[in-house]
Amino acid sequence: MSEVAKAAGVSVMTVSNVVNGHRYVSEATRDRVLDAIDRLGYRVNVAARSLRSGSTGVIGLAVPDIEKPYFGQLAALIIDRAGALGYQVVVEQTGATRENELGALAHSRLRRYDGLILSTVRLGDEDADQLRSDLPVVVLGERLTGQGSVDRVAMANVEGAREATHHLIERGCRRVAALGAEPGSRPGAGALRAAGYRQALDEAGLPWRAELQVRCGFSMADGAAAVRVLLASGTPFDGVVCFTDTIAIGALRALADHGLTVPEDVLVAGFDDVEQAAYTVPSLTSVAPGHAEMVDAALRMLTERIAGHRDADAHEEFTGPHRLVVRQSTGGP
Amino acid sequence: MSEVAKAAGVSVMTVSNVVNGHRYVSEATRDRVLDAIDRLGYRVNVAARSLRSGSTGVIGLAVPDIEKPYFGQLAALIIDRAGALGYQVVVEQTGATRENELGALAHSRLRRYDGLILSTVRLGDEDADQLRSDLPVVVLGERLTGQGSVDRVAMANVEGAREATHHLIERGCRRVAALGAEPGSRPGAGALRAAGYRQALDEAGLPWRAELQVRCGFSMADGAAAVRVLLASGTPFDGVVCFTDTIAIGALRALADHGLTVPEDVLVAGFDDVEQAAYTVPSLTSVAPGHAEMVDAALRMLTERIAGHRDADAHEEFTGPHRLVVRQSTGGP
DNA sequence: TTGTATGCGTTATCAC
DNA sequence: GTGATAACGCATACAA
Repeated sequence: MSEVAKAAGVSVMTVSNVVNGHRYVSEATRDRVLDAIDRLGYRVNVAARSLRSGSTGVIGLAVPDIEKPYFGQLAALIIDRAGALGYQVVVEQTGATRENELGALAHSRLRRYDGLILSTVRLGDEDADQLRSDLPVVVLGERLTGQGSVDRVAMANVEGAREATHHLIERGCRRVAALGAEPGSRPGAGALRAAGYRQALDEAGLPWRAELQVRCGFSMADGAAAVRVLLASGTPFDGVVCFTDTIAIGALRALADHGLTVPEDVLVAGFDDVEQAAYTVPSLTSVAPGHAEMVDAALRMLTERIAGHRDADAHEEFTGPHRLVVRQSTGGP
Repeated sequence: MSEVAKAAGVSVMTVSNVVNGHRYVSEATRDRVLDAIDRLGYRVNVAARSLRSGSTGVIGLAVPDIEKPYFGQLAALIIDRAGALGYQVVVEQTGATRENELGALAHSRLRRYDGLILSTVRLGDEDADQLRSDLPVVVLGERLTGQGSVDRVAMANVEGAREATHHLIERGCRRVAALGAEPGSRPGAGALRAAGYRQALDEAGLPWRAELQVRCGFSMADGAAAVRVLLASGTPFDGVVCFTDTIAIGALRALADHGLTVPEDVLVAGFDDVEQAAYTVPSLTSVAPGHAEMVDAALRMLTERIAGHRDADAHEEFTGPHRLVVRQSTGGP
């Protein structure tokens, strides 16, 4: 920078002002400075700028696994929107372990990030105070605590699952299986969606049956395995509500392996409406959780907090606008 | 840091030495320092450290679109492996535009990154000198220039497509369509895979037919559209080689829509072996390009260059070990 | 409109 | 083993 200043015959401060578009700088000097910058190939040193300004222009995004379509889609959106706001995004993968989710918070305290978007699946009430860090955090996911102690963006898990299940029942299913409720754990997405499933059964006057609710992880392999378990158990079923689309994709695979046709023999619905859902064979009915709106809300909350425009004790909650997208797997077009 | 020093009754230098595990520090003082760090909740300021040390601990990853399964998988691997090496990863999405690919290089000159992994699809020979920046860069993708002017990690595009096509022919196909060759553009993955396709036809003594080669983008929608074009044209075909798995997934969708059964009526093969390929209905035969090996090679090259262990003028090229994975879509298990 | 002085938090160097 | 000092490159505050 000082070299540029020398070359342009001005002080470093003027160079800084030109670079940042600050202050009143005469047209002539600005041109001279810009020319010198160009000639010398000068680039600002972001480390120095960060040190001085106290902010990094980087936000962290912690997700379980960016390879999963749902999180990939989310990350793509966040990176784009954040970029438009002048932020770069560092992606951390937590592998859905509590340890790594806390680790993301710890890293953030390294002041590497101006803020953190944490897609949490394992953090519970006992970790809530960890979130009350000095650093702006927005949690993407389920309710951690009864009271809002953190800005949070969620989706309509209960309602979405309820509608999907209701839809299957409406289409004639009487024995609807549910795939994905996590083993006895804290109330994560799986448990909430399971609650919605049960609500729909209740409303329709159908009995809830333990043998129709299969606990499994959220991967395609898990979904396929769950269906195999179900089939092996001999429990009859005519519909399957999957708590994620990846589970559903695995389920479709396993059903096909066993010679069952969707939707003729069994109806299938998923959750998340990943891009893929429109391209499975048959295409997959799914609950669209309002990704874009969620991302926008999360970034708005985060940037407002970074800018200090928010009360430290007032926390906001946003729930995405969900919508059931009916496709072939439940007899749609 | 100075507060920690004061609290521990030592100098800041000693704190620094403790934090970095440097030098000889007596057991007693280290304990005292660590205790103070803990009590005061001190965290190093990475901005200051970067300013002082000249490195950021961050590498950039520029991909067309992280939402695409292939790149998502790649990113997940890179983030993991880079993390193990002590690097964080900033993901940039270029949207497969030349402008943004060059933009990633420009950003990197902001010295935000210690190095950059650039998954390039649009950069051509005329941009080669841009790559010869002061910053360590590894290109993931096709050959840019005749000579190696940059470290590069590629996959066996020609050979992989040749094997996939050969496999279809071996299974009895006589009219194999190819989906994905990009419109007349520079030699990217599409063109190379198209070359492999043609090689296999030649070797089998089958004629290459223009009407069987459909140019299209790499998305699921593109694949579906391409099949519709093919069917609408009335050109008979008994096999389809898709230049990416996403194209193949779209193709499966469109074939099903038209009442064609895979593999009974048509055989289908893809390229990339994304996780998804094992879960389509029918499951998808695909060319596995050796992702893990490619990622390891790229990170090795990059870290070596960052460490200065590489000759500025000697550039390395690595090609992943490919392998055809046969699944149901070509009559496999 | 432009320049000067100062300090952000760290670490390398060298002296003790 | 430990500490004092300088410097990394930039931007704020204020002076000119």
